[in-house]
Amino acid sequence: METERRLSQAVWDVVATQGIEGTSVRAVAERAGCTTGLIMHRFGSRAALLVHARRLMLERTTARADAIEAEPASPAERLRRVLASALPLDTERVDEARVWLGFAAAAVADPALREIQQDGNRTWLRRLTRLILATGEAVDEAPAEEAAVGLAALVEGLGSLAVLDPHTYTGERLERALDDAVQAATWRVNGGKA
Amino acid sequence: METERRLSQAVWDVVATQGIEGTSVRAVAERAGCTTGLIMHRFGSRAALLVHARRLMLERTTARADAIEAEPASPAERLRRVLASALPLDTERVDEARVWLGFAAAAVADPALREIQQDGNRTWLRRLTRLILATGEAVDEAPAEEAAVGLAALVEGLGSLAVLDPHTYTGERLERALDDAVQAATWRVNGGKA
DNA sequence: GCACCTCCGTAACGATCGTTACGGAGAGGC
DNA sequence: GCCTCTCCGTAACGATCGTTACGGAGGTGC
Repeated sequence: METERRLSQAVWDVVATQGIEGTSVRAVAERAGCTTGLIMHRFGSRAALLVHARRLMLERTTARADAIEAEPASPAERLRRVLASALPLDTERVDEARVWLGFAAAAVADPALREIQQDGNRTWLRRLTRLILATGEAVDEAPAEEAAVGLAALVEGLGSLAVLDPHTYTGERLERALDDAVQAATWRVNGGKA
Repeated sequence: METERRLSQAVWDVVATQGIEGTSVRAVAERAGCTTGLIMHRFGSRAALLVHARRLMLERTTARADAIEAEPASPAERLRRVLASALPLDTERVDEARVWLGFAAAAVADPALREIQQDGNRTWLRRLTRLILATGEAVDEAPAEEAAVGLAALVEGLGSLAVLDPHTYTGERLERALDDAVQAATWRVNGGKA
């Protein structure tokens, strides 16, 4: 169980720098300080290795969101912090966003990865919907779901763009864009507009 | 010049279905109905082939935005339509979004592709900023630029998410999310909020 | 102490990759 | 009619890929 974590960490490192294309079993083994024998023995195939690394990454981001959601804060601030936790605001999360983008692209051609992506994203949408509803007295779910779609897409896009052009998409700009969108979404959901 | 376009079209087709990983020179040749000899003769390397296909895709989306921007419409409607032109609302643009995502991920590890991506996106941001400013009397560029960042990220994220989970991210939801964001952005830039 | 079983490094297999070398087909000049 | 040059199909090279086979190391049961 510890070995699988180490191997997945190695997968993330390689994907972050070489992309999914360059993530060969040998490259991962070298990064992890072992041989392809261990990897094939534990996972059976490269595809299974990638799937496991993807799952673990999803668990990691989910745990982070859980922890932040448990912190004491106003509902609006909680929503903002959870969304900000998915933004590449430090070097660790920049690497994470790189890996995230690599796996997203790989999911286009790989059904197993796509299913993990879909599951994770739908859970993410439900979380956002719940947090949005908590910011006011609105009980109608539909507008909150629509707002969640917009916020999820915004965070997704900000992450990709920041990874590809960090000079243009600075940390302050990411936070500013997020704050504006959160404010607009909560205002709209809570009766700001029919 | 015509041959290069045909080969680039073949690249898009293969990337859309197999991802960048599966886009081998042989696969592109087979799709285009030629051999690797032609591709290597014209481009010299796989990397150059991908770069050319990426450039052509950028030109295509740019031309589409230009055409829509030239149509008669209110400034707000023009902004909305240009943004909507980047959304995967028909099967052709779904494939395009798949390719877009593939190239974005490849740009993480390929400096040449990253530079194209950055150039294209900065031009896109300038276009959005200009369109936003045209929706009102505001002359201060900074708020418009910030709004452009948010809208660009939203469209980028919607495209990725719709490609990976078209059942959840339906066309109506994409348009609804876009409309809400455009409305919020124009309202904010034009004095809706200090 | 012997058999057994798990774990993993080593080595190699076949497939596929990007790339190169070569040769033929066809057009144009003279 | 011949030379030349461009264009591109053919074939093969070396590298690298995912995967498999095998064997040794080390613990466990008896």
